[in-house]
Order: sequence, then C-alpha cells, then structure tokens
Amino acid sequence: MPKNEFICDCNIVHKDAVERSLRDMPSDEMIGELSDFYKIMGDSTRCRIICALHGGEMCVCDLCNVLSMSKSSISHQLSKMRESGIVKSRREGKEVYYSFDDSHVLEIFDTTLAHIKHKKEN
Amino acid sequence: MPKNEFICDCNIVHKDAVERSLRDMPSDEMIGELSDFYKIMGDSTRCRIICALHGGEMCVCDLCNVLSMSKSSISHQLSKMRESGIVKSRREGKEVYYSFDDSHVLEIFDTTLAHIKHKKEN
DNA sequence: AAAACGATTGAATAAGTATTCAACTGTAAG
DNA sequence: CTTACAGTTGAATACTTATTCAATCGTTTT
Repeated sequence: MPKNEFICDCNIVHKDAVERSLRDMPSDEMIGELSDFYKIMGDSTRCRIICALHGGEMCVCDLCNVLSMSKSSISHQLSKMRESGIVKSRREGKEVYYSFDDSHVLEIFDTTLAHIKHKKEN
Repeated sequence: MPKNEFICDCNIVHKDAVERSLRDMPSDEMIGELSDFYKIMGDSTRCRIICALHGGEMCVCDLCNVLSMSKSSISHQLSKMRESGIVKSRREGKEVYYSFDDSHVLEIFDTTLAHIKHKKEN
C-alpha cells in the first residue's frame, strides 16, 4: 500500500480504525446541520433569550428589558433564531411576540444546562 | 412607575413576565459556560473529530486521514477541545492518542445527533 | 392624513476564530 | 550524536459574526 493512499505523511496510520471511522462518519449534510445547531446555541445573548422565553412568549421589548440590550440587537438575534427554527413569532397590534417553535430544542437546552450545573457542583 | 425603570423606551412592558424572567435567569457565569460549551461544539471540524473518536482513541495522524485535513489544523482544534475538557490525550512513543474525557458530553452530542436525524425523517 | 410606536433591516465596525505556514518539541531509530 | 518522525505552537491571513447606527416598515392613535 503506497504511503499517499492517505492524506497525511505519517507511517503509522491505523488502517482499520481510520476505515471504520470513515464508514461510520455521518454525511457532510448531517455534520453541517449538527454544527449549525450548536453554532446557533453558542452565543450568550441567544442562550439568555432561550432562558427568558422559558416562562412563555415575550415581545421584543420585554426581551430588551430582561437582557438590558437594544431592540435592534435582540431583533437581529431573534431573526437568526427564527431562521433556524428555534423560535416563532406572532404579531399582535404593534407588538411581536416570540416563543419556542421546537420543544425538542428546549429539551436539549435544558439537558445541557442541567449537565453544566451538575458538573459545577463537583 | 417611571418609564426609564426599564432600559427600553417602550410603554407596554409586561412587568410581571419581565421580572419573573429576571428572577429565573441563570447567572452570567452559568450562561457563559453554557454558551461556551455550545461554541466548542459549533464547528464542523470538531463535530467530525467527536464522531471519529466515537469508536475509540485515535492518534492525530489517524484523525488527519479521517478528516482529510492537515496535522496542524487538527492539532489546533484538539488543543481547544482538550482545554474545554472534551478530550484528553495520552502519549505513546512519538504518537499522541486522543479520546473522550467526559462521557456526558458524548451523551449530549448523541442525543442532539439523534434529534437532527429524527427531524430530517419528517 | 399625520404622528407615534414597536419592530425590522442593511451597512459599517469591531471582535472573534479556523486554517495555513514555518519554526520548533519530544521521542525513537540509525 | 545525528536524523527522522509525530505532533505542537505562534503569527499571519481570511472568514465569520455580534452590536451599533440610521433608515424604514407595519400598526395604531390622534
């Protein structure tokens, strides 16, 4: 087997492990969706929005007050969160109310939060 | 109650909801750890590394071949993952082997992956 | 119809970050 | 001791992204 069958110039490639990993690796599409999901959660402002919406829907203005941030900033983040299907919006008069669109996301969020809390206790 | 008790210039703040949210909001420290956790997962290279290590420990070179990326790039990512406690390393001669350091992280990862897969099926 | 208000949007700025390149470590082999 | 090899590291570059600012939209009120 020629060295350059593999990308790297090392001699000690563990052929079996590498091939098994390649076989079991999720598709690029799947990996992309997975990392996109984590990316959207990986921002403190968005995490705080998720926590705030935990008690029920809120208008943009409420979120501004909870997070002590500008309407524009919050709105930009909400727009991203809506794009990725985490929240949905509902207009009522001049106000727009946001709430969760996907209970599974909330479930993962809560599990993770519990994990972090648990780890801190030790 | 004066308008500017709240940060935003709106009139229709839902006082109760805002105050409840503020009360239930996790500490800045907690939010930081939470978003940092998601941040470290929110990169396709790191997600693929996690998938690759699923079958057991691997040396840097193996990971290069699985991901088709340079040693340096992988090493940089592994270093970040080790810093945040996701993986640990073990030297054996010239090689360095990486494996999971926190089974709970893997659990959350798998749950999320299952969630994404499930959502795609619908 | 005009003004006020809650919210959104696009462009600009600033901050963060992934990959590359080159130099360097630590270990093993000649 | 010298060379080769697996891996690491720091600086540079390119890319992404969060917040701000100003302008605008949609709805309600006067």
